[in-house]
Amino acid sequence: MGMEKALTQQEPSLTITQVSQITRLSADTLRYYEKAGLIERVGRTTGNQRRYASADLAWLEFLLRLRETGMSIDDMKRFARLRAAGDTTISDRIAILRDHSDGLAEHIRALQQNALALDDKINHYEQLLNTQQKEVRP
Amino acid sequence: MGMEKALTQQEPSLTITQVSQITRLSADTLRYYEKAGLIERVGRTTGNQRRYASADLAWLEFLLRLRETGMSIDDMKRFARLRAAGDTTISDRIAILRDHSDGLAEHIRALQQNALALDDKINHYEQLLNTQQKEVRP
DNA sequence: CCTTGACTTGGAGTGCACTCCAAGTTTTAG
DNA sequence: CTAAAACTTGGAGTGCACTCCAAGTCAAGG
Repeated sequence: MGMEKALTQQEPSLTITQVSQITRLSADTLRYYEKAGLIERVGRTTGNQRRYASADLAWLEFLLRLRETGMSIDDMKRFARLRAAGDTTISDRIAILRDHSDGLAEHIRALQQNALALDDKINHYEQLLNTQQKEVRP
Repeated sequence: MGMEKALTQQEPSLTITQVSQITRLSADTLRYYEKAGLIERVGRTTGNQRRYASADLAWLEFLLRLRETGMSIDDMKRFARLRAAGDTTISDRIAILRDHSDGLAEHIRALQQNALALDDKINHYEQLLNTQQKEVRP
């Protein structure tokens, strides 16, 4: 039962500025990502201007997630290379994502710890402030 | 009832290498932090070598928490300046910490969101992998 | 057709947070 | 006292992830 490609071949085709607005990545960053190999070369008009398809956008959004969770450009490159290499790399990709996910979980735990300690510090300062006020106006 | 200062005036006095080992900050970074004004000038031996007191260490550990939760050096500087300016700046310091804490909570929420999405992606890949294996060995 | 704004490229420049270096001085173990 | 290890300084260098630039080409509205 191979799925047919689509009913409408009308691909969205967004300009770099539009994609920039959607993803909050600057147009410069979008070009940089492409040059760096994070994105496969996106389609062009006859005049060589970029036109992004919805698949490009979805991939960008996934990259953004990786970036926001602290993955380096280099690691994203590795992942992108595997993706470009096709279906035989899926288990490698899973391995990378699992690894990243584990690190992320650990990172979140550490942040929560630090958040608690910070709030303690704030409480401590608040007590100090209280004491001060009593001393000034006894 | 003012507490007396201490019974033993024997301050710990750690070398830069010892503090480096304890804090996991390189000796270079410790000097950099001092130059940058994150740490007040620490005590020196007659020969001008740094000797850190336990108060210095406690402050460093607090800075580390700020750093690990994503505070910039510049913001840490601001905080350090307030601290150095004395007790009248406590409410300002509270304001900074509250702000930072709020941002941190938000950041943690975003990371958790992303972690969920990542795990979805992993599951998706695992299903793909399953499908592949069935196709190869039907 | 023409103008205005959007887009192209390669490459240089930026900001942050360190990190390294050279040349000299101090501390410490024996 | 001596040799080796640890420390000092000012300043230069690094790596990352963009960000900006110049000079030119292309697209879309009137």
